[in-house]
Amino acid sequence: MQKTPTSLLELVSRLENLMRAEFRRAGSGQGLQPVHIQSMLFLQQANRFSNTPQALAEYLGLTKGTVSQSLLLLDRRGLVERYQDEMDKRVVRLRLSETGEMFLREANPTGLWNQATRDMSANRIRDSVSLLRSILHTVQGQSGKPLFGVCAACAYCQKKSQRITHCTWFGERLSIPETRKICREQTPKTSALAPGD
Amino acid sequence: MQKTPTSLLELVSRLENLMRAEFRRAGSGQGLQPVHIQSMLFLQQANRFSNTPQALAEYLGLTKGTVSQSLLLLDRRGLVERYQDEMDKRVVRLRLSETGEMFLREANPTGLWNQATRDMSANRIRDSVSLLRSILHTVQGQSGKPLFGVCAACAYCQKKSQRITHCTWFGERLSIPETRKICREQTPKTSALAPGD
DNA sequence: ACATTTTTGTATTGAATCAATACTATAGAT
DNA sequence: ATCTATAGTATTGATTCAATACAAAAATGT
Repeated sequence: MQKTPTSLLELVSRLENLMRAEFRRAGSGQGLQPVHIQSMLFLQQANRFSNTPQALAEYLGLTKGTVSQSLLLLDRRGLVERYQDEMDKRVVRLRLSETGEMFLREANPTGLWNQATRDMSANRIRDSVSLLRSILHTVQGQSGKPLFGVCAACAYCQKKSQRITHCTWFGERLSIPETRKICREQTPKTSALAPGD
Repeated sequence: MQKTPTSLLELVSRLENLMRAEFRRAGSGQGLQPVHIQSMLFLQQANRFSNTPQALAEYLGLTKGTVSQSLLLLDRRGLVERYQDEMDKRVVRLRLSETGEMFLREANPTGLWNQATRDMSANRIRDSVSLLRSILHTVQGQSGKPLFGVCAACAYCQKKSQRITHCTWFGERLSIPETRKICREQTPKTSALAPGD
């Protein structure tokens, strides 16, 4: 029974192992570990509600203490900047520095993946994204973990007009580019769970 | 450009992080790390040409020395058995012990995943498997890494009759269950790369 | 047949991740 | 005001992991 779902996990797992090895290679010049590359890639994508140590820890599935150490290293190397939040002074905000951005461009840890997916049909990719997103939603829900996903696919992301979008969860306006970023509080639209995407 | 492929990587990465956390939970009772769970899951799936430390190292993307340490621990715990190959006495063969099988059944590290995929359409899963398999093939090819995949999808897997299958790479007969296992030398059939699977 | 090289795996050492625990500081609640 | 919850850091110790060196068997070459 259920041979296919297992082999899907197999593939996800194996692909991640390969990418992990690729991240190791990409970071070896700078003495960076795979987890550092993953952290930087997350910060590149995280929206302004999700660029904190806590969110990163939840995203990586690690404890906040562990992540704090990684961030210390990335900070010392000048790859990531940390600054205090104005409203809530317990909160630390994170962002990639110019150096960090440049490092990602040059080391290009996702280059191999991009190359491999370049020639795939956009439709097939969209279908797989839709399926994996559903699985992700279920797994996250069952494990009681926060969700993470792009704003554009979130139920709280309300398009008021052509150019104006609001997040009704945080009650703030979003710019167009922001709706493509990753949020820790994402709640998938019901349509995203249906076969038709 | 290419926002969708990246978000596919995003999903694969995030799913693996979640499963990694799940593996950590599953192994915590026995003091096992995620990598041990991953190793045992591989050994459960690996065919008789691929149940060696070297193959496991390639599969995990780690060095053979590192994997040797993990196997030492799994051996001491009685979860994995190591024995010498008869033909090539350099080679160590690996298999899950009864205890190992039982541990996987009880800790059930993939239970969360199976639950999440239970209600997904078989067609959508098959399509995603097909796509990820293509991506895997390309990534593996470009990084010069060995391939890994199930025999049934391998170009060297020749069905002679209803019940008789031969691997023309190793030149040996395969049993029906064996064709569902994972081989380090898998070479995808060209049809596996086409949209229709 | 014999030396050389390659392949497979192990042992050892040191660096780095990671969790656990304890701690500080701010926010929120009663 | 006090008490509790939340966000983050510091410290400690166990464990992974790579690098290097090593041993044994097989493959190769002359």
